[in-house]
Amino acid sequence: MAPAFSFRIEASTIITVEFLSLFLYFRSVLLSSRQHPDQVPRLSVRVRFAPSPTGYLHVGGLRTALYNYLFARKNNGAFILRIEDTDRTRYVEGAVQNLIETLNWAGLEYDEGPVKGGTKGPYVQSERIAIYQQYAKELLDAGKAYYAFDTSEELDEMRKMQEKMRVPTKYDRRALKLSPSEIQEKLAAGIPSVIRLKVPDATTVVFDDIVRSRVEFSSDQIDDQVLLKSDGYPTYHLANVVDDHLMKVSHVIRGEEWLSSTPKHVLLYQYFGWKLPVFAHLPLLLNPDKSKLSKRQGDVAVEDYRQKGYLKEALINFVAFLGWNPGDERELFSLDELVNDFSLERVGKSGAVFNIEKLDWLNAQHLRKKPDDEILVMLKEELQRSPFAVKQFADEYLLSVISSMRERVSFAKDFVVNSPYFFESPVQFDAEVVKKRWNIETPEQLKSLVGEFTLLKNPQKEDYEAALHRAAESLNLKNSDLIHPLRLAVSGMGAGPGLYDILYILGNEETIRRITSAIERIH
RNA sequence: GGCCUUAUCGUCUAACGGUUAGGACGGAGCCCUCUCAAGGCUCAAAUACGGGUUCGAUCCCCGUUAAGGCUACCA
Repeated sequence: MAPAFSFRIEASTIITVEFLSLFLYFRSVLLSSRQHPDQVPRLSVRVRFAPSPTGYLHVGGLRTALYNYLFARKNNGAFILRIEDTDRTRYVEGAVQNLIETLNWAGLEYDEGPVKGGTKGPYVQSERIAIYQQYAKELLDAGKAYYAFDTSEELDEMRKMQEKMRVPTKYDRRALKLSPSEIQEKLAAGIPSVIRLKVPDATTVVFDDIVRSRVEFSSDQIDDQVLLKSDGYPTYHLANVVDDHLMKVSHVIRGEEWLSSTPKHVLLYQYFGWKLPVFAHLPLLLNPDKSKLSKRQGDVAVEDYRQKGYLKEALINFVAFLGWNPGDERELFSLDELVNDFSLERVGKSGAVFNIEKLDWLNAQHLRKKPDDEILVMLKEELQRSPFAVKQFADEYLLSVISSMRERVSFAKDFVVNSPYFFESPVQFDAEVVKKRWNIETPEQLKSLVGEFTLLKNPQKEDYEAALHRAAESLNLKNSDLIHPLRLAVSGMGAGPGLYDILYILGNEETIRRITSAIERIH
């Protein structure tokens, strides 16, 4: 029985080993034949972040800007900022300035763009209207676009009908029936007109996307998009394609919400005879309920996070990991480290929920990594904003507060919020802690402790500790029986740095004063 | 409704046909300890479902379901 059993094991083992070696063989053949992408010479990389100035910078926008920035820096390319302000109805005064300011804060410096300039400017689309009109005209002349004179009421009605008949809502091309003379008449009469893209019938529009690989659309699904509006401004689609071409943008890295309109853009490139850029459509940032990240469900503006005291390092690190990872288990990255490790190939496909708890953790991590002098500056700013603004604290004092609280804060403001006792005598005493740590004998015990402290001259931490030990011994108490009430007396709370650290920072005089005061006030 | 996209712990994600499905945040517990943190250790927690292909599917294909995006003279 035993031999038969062992034989069976042996047989199956042999088979397994055989398949495994076969597998390994093919794998090695495959790997050796695979080309390294680095060896392929690449055209100069130029990318752009192209927000519309409708208010603040959205965190999703920050992520898009960041990926563009990282990709540019990684490949020694150019990072362009372009303002897409072709919708005059949505323009917000000061938004451009705000956008630039926020990008600067985040450390995403652009190479070409408004204010800074560049050889391919202007970088604000409203200053390029003539260019778009010229290209629209070119399409018109080539028969790739056509005039339409429909009013928005007419279009609404058309769409309503289509919905009722349950057919896809798209322009029915009624303007294509107009004769050249009719068109001339209407134009001459000054009837408002738009220029629409003439989408070919029954063809397939295909493009490759780094994130999503090949994507196909049937041209029958594509609407005859308006390219030039009746106010003479281009729509996003025209302006975007024209500018990307003129500005020699090599990679279009943008949010997934643009995926559906990409075939229109591809068509435009084809009509103009222009080389297609490489597309990379980024997964969307999501609310906790998985819908597209929106203002209704929390903060969405970068400046909101900035105001709440989030470090740019943390926000950048966090947002970088929403849709990308380095492939190993590192998680703490500086901007430079991200540049070094970033690749579009490692960008994921599925949307990512913006989860604030991890951002908080990252903030604590980045804050603790900062050198003392940087934290000192932040602490001073926090103090300016606090009720203690009127007081003056020596740098040396603040530095010792920092070293004692470093591991206990997530935000700079926590220094003030979590340990106000370093900046003023306890205003009140935590009732819970009083109940737990304070009893009828405590005042007398603390008084003898004060007796010990009074004897100290220029005490160090160890001196406080020794003094407390002596007091505890003479009172026949455990050290902790003194430590807890003392912390309460001196800080008003039950949590914080080591007691002797607190005493040392406060100084002997202040310590004694606080103990005496607490004895009178706690009952 | 139509088109497109997506689908691994609650969340961010790893594993690009062979793993006890790994890590992180958050949660629970233990250790450390004067408290609170930090740190260390441990635990719970996932391949949406159904079919194929394959010796073998988280991974490839098809379908279902679900979620999201787009469907403007907005971007």
